[in-house]
Amino acid sequence: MPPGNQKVNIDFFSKVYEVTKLIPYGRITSYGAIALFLGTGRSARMVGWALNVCHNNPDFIPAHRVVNRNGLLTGKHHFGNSSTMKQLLENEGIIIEDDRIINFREKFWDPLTELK
DNA sequence: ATTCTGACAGCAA
DNA sequence: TTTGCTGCCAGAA
Repeated sequence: MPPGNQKVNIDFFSKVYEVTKLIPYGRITSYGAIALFLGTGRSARMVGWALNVCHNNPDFIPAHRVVNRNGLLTGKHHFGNSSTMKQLLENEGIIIEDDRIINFREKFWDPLTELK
């Protein structure tokens, strides 16, 4: 196959959902990590966009386990209540202070490493 | 077809 | 260290 880029955008959203659903309980990952795993690399924004419309997917998407690389809960506003995401994460053992995950590195789950 | 936007990430000041 | 600008890809208007 040529080094050129194939059309991976067809199931891009599905892939995002798939990977997101594979995130273990009590673990978290970042948009960039998922984007990197999908091969798009620098299209981390698309991961967020995909999760933004994750309501189209009938399955439950643990989008609360996906944060930005700073461990900041940037998408908390999309969970109805701003405290929903924080509560969900805290319920899974994630320590959050000022919308930021304290034990981010400890609970980080990299699909590239874990899923390979 | 063109333009704008977005739940990001990287790099420069 | 924090702040701000730029690049990135896909979808909506």
